[in-house]
Amino acid sequence: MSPRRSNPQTRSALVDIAAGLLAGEGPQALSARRIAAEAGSSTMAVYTNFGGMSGLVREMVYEGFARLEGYFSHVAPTADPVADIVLFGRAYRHNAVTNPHLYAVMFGGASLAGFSLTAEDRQYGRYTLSTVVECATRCIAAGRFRTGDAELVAHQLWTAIHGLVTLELGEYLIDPCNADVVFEAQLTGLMVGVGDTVEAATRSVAESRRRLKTEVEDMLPDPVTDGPARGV
Amino acid sequence: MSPRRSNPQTRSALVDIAAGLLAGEGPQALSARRIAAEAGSSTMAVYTNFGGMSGLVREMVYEGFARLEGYFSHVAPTADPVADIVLFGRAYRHNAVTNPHLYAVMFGGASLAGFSLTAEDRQYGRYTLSTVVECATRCIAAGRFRTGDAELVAHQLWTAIHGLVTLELGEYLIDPCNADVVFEAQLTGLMVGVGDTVEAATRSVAESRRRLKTEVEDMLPDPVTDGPARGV
DNA sequence: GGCCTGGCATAACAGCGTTATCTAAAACAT
DNA sequence: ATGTTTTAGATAACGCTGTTATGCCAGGCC
Repeated sequence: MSPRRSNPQTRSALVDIAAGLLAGEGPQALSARRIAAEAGSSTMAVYTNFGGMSGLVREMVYEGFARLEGYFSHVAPTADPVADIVLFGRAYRHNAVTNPHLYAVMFGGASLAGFSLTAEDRQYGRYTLSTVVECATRCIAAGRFRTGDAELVAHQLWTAIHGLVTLELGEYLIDPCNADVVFEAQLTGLMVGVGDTVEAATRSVAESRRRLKTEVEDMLPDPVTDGPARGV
Repeated sequence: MSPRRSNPQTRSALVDIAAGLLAGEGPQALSARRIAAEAGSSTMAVYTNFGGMSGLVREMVYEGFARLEGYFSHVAPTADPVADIVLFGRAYRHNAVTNPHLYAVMFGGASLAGFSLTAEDRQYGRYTLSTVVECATRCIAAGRFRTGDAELVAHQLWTAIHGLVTLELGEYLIDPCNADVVFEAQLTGLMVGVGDTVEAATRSVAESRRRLKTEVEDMLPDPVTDGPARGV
């Protein structure tokens, strides 16, 4: 005796509208009433489909992680693993700058309508790092890194770039030490810090800058989520 | 023809109560009604004294910057400028971990009741860095750093440690790469990244760890703001 | 001592997330 | 095809939020 099923289009539409609102007008535009109004439904739709605003926000966070992973998946392994790992860093920043509000929610920046990340959410986020860890392993195997702990190296990169991106989005980085300047210096510094030579690191950082546009920036921002009829 | 003056004790009491609420119960406990109730006044007190919740939050942010500067002022210059600058990093993290919610507001992490930092607020925050820039200059003069741009070095340190602290407060850093592990590795890595040798950096990082407790942690958390009668 | 200004209490307003209630539509059983 | 069952989703209310209009009255000046 199966009951009435919820309209799957409603669910997708709600997420899309919410994501659009977050990206377009920021966190304060994200209200159940506003979303429902734009979807032409009532606020109850948010509760039947997601159990509340937190559930809807969580759905967006997961899509944000998927998007980041999408960017990461386009970083092709090459003979220069250091250029590869720096490109991961560039991809990370590109994702954050492209979806600033979503990024803030994903990594604890914005506290949205009482939403807070669960341990599972964080695990999902941390899992995205595994691609970087693998790349760090290749850097170590290639003798470019002094450190033997690939996971630790990945975490050093992650935390450092996350900090830069956070302050960049918070408009804390202005001339002469603007985000671009600090970012480039930091990338080289991080590579040298974990064992690469200044010359080799500089070359790899420059090489990764060349690869950024073709391998990451030109990628479709959303790798087509699996639902049908994503339009309103 | 001067009118009635506002009670200066009310103003201090409101800030103190708000700060206590933020530190003790987090951002969601910060409501005008709650603060007014605990102060034994009405919500209007918030408006006459601060023009709204944003003004009160801004007041707390400024006190947060003052507190950070207080910690920084206790880092004594020594013959090992690299140990000094690393100690600034430790002091920064100590301040953030001691006042996690306030820290989140200060650097754009939490969007509190529609509060957002102004350019002036950020300038205030950035100004705190000047002590670190000065220390970086000494490191360069001592021949420990390759880079010639002290301000850039300070920004690299700042962004990197800010990122670590943010993810630490967001509970993103768990074993085996917990916050302590990543922090120590990052400190050394950062020094090496800007030009120090691995051996010298390791020594200075260890030395700064020794100095942390006496020079920073034992400091009074609040250098007694100038208002009278801070108790409730 | 009276005046006048503005701090603060009261109460209302518009918004929020959430929940109780109810109708009606969808899916299965017959 | 009809009946039964179950829940999606509309409506409206509840308690909360920041904010504001109103009014009282305590205080500093003439």
